Amino acid sequence: MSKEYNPGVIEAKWQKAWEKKSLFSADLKRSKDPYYALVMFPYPSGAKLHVGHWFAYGPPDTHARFMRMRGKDVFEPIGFDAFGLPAENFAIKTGTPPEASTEENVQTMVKQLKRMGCMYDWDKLVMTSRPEYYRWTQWLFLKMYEKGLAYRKEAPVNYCPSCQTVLANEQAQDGTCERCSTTVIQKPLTQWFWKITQYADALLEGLDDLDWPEKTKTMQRNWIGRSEGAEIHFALDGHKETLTVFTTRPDTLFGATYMVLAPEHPLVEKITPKDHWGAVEAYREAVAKKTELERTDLNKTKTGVPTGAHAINPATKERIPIWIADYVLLSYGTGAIMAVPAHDERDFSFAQTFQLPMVTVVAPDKEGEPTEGVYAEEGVNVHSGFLDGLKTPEAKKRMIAWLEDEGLGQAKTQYRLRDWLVSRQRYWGAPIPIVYDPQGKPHPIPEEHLPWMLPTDVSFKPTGKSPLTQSQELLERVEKIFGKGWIPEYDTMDTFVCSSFYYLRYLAQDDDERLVDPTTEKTWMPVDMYIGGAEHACMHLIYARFVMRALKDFGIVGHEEPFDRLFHQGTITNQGAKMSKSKGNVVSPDAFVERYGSDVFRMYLMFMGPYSEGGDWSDTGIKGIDRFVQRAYTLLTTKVNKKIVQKEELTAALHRTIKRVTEDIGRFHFNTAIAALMELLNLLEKEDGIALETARTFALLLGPLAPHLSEELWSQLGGKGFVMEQHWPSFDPALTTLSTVKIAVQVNGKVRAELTISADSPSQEVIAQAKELENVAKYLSGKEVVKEVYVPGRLINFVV
RNA sequence: GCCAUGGUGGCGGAAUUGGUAUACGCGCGCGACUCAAAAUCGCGUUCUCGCAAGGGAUUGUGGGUUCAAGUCCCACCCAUGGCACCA
Repeated sequence: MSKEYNPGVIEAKWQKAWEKKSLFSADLKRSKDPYYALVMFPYPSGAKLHVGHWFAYGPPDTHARFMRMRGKDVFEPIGFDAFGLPAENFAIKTGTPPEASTEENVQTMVKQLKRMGCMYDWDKLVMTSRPEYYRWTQWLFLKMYEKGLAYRKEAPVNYCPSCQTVLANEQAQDGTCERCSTTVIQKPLTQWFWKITQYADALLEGLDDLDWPEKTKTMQRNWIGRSEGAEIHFALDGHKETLTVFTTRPDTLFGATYMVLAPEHPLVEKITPKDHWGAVEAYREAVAKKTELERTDLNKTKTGVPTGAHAINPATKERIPIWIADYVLLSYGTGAIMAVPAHDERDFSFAQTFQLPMVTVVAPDKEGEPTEGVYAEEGVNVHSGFLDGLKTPEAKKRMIAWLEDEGLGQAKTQYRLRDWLVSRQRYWGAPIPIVYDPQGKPHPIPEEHLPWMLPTDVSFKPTGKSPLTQSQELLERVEKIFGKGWIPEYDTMDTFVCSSFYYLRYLAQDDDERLVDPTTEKTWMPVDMYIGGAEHACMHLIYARFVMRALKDFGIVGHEEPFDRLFHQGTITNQGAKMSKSKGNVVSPDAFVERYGSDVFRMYLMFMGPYSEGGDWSDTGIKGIDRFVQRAYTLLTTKVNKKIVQKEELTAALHRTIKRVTEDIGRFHFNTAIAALMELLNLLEKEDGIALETARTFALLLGPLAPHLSEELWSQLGGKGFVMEQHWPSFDPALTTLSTVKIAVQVNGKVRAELTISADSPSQEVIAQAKELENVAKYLSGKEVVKEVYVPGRLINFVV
């Protein structure tokens, strides 16, 4: 007779009990052994919690519970990254204010998240769209401004002339507006930037000490893109201005046969003679319609037009033509290049297209190897005057020295990283706390006026300007405080700003005085374990690191890096395809959770594969976990026998299981941790009865993986207190090894027999025994054994 | 085009990092229980030849190193993710 485990009733019962005891509420002021377990907080979308949410939040909770049972004071907060585009688009479509829809979505998601039964500390919840949060987003802006890290400059935005609205890259794919398919244009606007580039080197060097996936660190290194080279000034033929370029290959200067400016380069207007202006202007207009992604498509045919102007190559003194082409971007380097077609792929294909001259100045380092086409590697200089015969690194040094002597250039380190554009021409974000005096000069809004409230008297219909320009209230507020003729900044902030410091606000969620209390910050930061998707490897994770470093320099926090350890979960797919609304293959967890419970659903997601890989969803696979839960419940509630003396091999199996589960949860291999428990269960089921201690240990091992089931079993087995208050079971390493082992006997690498021996048998004896095995002797007879390989506990290999 | 990661049974996946490939689960087959079905339980299940004992093949493909390769090296094919023509 099996008693049935009813998750619907039992999970609700324990969730209530945990809440009543405030079991998961961390005392941030007092902690001996703090452990900050952080997950990337969700965006409160209108759709319900999907499988991806469960996968993002369930397994991290398992890890956090594991750490708690291992004695850590675990703080596991949750919140909402609540500003952003979807709520605003919803408002444009329906007229429902983003605030209302967002609050409603949060209510729903909180309810659903609670159903998961995670150890969230609900008292510390933050939501970035609430004034008590965004006053700190604004405070951060003021700090950046005060310290000279915020400035304004012109930058292009995607603009749809038909919808009269600024578009995100996502809304402007293929260069057309997602709503009306009109060609998107690049429109210049004066916007606010934060000087993240000032921290480029610090952000680069800081990576070395982080316990992050190597691939993420590599991505960040490439994103920052430090490269060393030189700036070279080219004289212009017939103009007094000079044209400065950056190059990583100053050694190839003798091979520079033309130059290319970004079409938007300010010098273009000055140097282009009248007879070329028509073509140049037409080309510029065409380029304005292209997104950066289109411009940077390597496969497309190179385009460009000559400006008609010329520069002088400072090494050869030759007159070389200046072109404009969209493969050169204004935002990188100086927005201009010297083209060395013989030694650069892109210059080569451009020169081929437009029949421009090529001069080989670097030869391969090996003799007799002919150079065909483009040679972009290092080598030895030829046709290069004073550089002839020098190897590339030496040639670089000599060229830089020469340029410096002649006043023609200097060594320069260039970064690919750009300053952070924080302005957004949107409604649903934190207003930038800046006002402009009647002369148009910006002034910071004094801190006493924070939170600088987002006005509500705007309609969401696009007008071609930032939505806040419609607000009468905002303008009146500014005039009342600052005087007639003053106007507010109408842009709001990038939501990445909100999420760049939320881990600090969890620690100070109700503090209106300070961003964070320095003592609490010192205790809890950096975050011990940060879990989230790999898609944030570059943007969010670099912004957060930058903000933390800046705050350290401002004296606000005591640490330089926010996240000590980072882990990326994989993706759950459906029949191999990423789940998405457009494909219509999104699996809703609700029906499964209702039927099987949170524990089974979470465990199934963990069982599908290694957490870092994700896995493919299957409707039927979940049954296996459900059976496991039912069987475990039945076994532990009906077959415990206090009088039983446990067999030695069962004790050994138990200790091996503890070892495996401990190691596997520690390295996020939840799938094999669960498999280990299944194996143990299979063993225990063969017994007539099981010892109470074994049953209790089993129940505790389930604690992180199936918290509700574990709690129910623990209490039925007479355990005191909650599972999360117990010590994680320990194992005796001596007991995890068996006294007798089965080894394989191979002849010439092929397994011919098995041999069961005592683990400490001397090798001579084992080999002798092995030779006598019938199926081994058969293969050895008449042959000479050349070699005997014995790997204790594993195998014997006879080579004949 | 570049970078990163990965290809193991019918399916999801495991394999202590060079040591018995296919753990665990799904599915499937046979059996028990049942009037019957579901659920549950037991046995089997990489492919192939064989009644069996046993043999042969097998970790995307082709080579190589080694007593021994899913694991290391070389070349190629395929899939997924990321991308910023970075001078």
